[in-house]
Amino acid sequence: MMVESATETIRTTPSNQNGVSSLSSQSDSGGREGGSNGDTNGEISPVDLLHLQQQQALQAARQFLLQQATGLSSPSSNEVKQAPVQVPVSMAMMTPQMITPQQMQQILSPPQLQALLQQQQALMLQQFVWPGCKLSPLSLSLCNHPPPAPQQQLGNKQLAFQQQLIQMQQLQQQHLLNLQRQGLVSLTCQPDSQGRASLAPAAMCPADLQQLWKDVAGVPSTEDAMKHEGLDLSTTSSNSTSYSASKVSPQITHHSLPNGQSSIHTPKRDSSSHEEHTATHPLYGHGECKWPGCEALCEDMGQFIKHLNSEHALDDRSTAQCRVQMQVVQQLEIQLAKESERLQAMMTHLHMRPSEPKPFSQPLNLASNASILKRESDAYPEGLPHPPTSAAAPITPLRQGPSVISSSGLHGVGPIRRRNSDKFCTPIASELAQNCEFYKNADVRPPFTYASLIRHAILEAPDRQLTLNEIYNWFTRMFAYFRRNTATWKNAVRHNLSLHKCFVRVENVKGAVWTVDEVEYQKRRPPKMTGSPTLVKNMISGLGFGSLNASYQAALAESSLSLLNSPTMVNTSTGGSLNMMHVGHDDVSSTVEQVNSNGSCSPGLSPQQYGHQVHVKEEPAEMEEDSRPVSLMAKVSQNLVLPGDEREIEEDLPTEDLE
DNA sequence: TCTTACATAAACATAG
DNA sequence: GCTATGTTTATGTAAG
Repeated sequence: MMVESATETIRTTPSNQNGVSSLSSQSDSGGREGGSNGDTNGEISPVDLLHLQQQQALQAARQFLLQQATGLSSPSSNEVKQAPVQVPVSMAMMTPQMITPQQMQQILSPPQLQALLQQQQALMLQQFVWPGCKLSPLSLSLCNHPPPAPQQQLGNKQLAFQQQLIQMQQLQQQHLLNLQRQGLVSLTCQPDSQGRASLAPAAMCPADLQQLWKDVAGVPSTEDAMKHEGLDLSTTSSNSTSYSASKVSPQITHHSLPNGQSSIHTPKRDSSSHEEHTATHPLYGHGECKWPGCEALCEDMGQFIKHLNSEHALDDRSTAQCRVQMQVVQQLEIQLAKESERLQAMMTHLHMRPSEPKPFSQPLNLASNASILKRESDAYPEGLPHPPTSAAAPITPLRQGPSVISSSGLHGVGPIRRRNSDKFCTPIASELAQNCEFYKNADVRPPFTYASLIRHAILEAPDRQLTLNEIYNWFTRMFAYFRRNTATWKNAVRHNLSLHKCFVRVENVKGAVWTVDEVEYQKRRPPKMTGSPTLVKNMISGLGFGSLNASYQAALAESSLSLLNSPTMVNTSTGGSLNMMHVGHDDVSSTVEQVNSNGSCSPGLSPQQYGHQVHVKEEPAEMEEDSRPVSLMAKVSQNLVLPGDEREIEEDLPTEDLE
């Protein structure tokens, strides 16, 4: 993947960020002030939303133009203001529409992701306003939006929200660009009187972007006459997402220049030799140059390369274009973040409960994007200072969210007493997979229990068994945190191994090894649906929302896992219906492949299969599974559908008929 | 308030 | 005797 190879980073100027925040808040307030029909009945028509968003965009544009009038910033001045927060170029140049939260997490390291999202979160805190409602955030809760009673209604609303968001963004962008065209200037930030900088408040639609590029680049109009050979720009721009993806994102990474210089590029593309350019080029497609605002026709790649090197060499114009493009992309990201947060707030208000237990789940589109941000904000409650994100300070991965350890224990000064229960904890496999390097290098305690970590270590082993020393090594290898205080955590490991029945000691030829009895592990923490009326209630109310609250559904699924593993629960029919359900247990990904052919959910060999001496332990506070309520969860599970998670579900769910 | 899960500490036993 | 390993108990904390 191209973006993965991009290691360069751009620095986001603090003024830039502040400017965005400043302007965003201004634009929002201004937009809402202009809005006249905030719907207090809860029925917000798309027309109203669009209208208000347009006004908001207009207000923001006015602000922008006003600030532009105070003085234009040169590219150099923009470069001077460089901040320590670094975001990979590939990240910055990607439009939000083309990157999913998962991809974001894969591209960015947890600290980078955290820094990025903190920026967005800071912005969104100022944008926490219901679209079309001009009430202040404080009065948001008083706003009489419809109750969440009919679930189908809510589901439709959520869909409508997303559609409205897209429409609003497009309309807003068009309006803004129309204004910007009048005094066509670069989108670089402009410091205001308080030293903050202000940016163009909204992103632009592709068509407007194209026009802007032409203006900035000074592309002669004759070139316009040359194009459109079966490629109508208007039709191209009608698809904003694909257009953005193809035209906006990649160009910054390629500055293959005849003089051998490169501005910002991936090493892969850092070549002036044309031979390295294959038939595909991110800036070349459909026989024309995809450089923003260019669209020059090139018959073949060679001609295109020639054109690229001649017309888009490293000069002030190209540099300015890149810079503008950065700003454009940044604005798109900010805009998406704002709207996502707004959507999240709306869903929250509609009792979709994003503040419920927040296990990790596969994020889903807008809602999921917001949910990540939400988790981030939950980790640092309002009013509390966020932990430092500098490299020197321990950083918690983003997705830790509520499962992150208490701040008091971050430095290991004091014992970390508590972390979230496993059943609501981030799936350890995915967490570790994505934040592996983070935990290896950062002195941060993983938000998992010893038991889960031990289990993960064992299951990760090729033969699903580890000696105690190997478990030790795994801990120290995987987590920088466990490279100190060895006496403490090693004792804890031993304690857990002995205490929990799910860990089975097996006398092997090479000595004693520890294995995992997966059934016992699942039995360890049976769901307490009967004892959690809130969860049950929310579960019921959450039905039918599809991907609306992925975190919540993952929590549900997580809670159901033990039920599913219960002999009284699982049968063929239910297992089949549950194949569509995401199971977000803190599981190892390898567990998925470990479902035995005979249907056992035990990862790897069951202890009995080793044929050696097995020490059976008595689990403390042993819980019997025969009293678990199943009817409710059975119904719930049949209604839970999380797209894209079937594979994991299959892996995690026992297919064995355990009756 | 009670229960449960978890982390931590520590004592003790056993084997190499 | 030392160390690693394994077991058990006690205690405190957090959350439901």
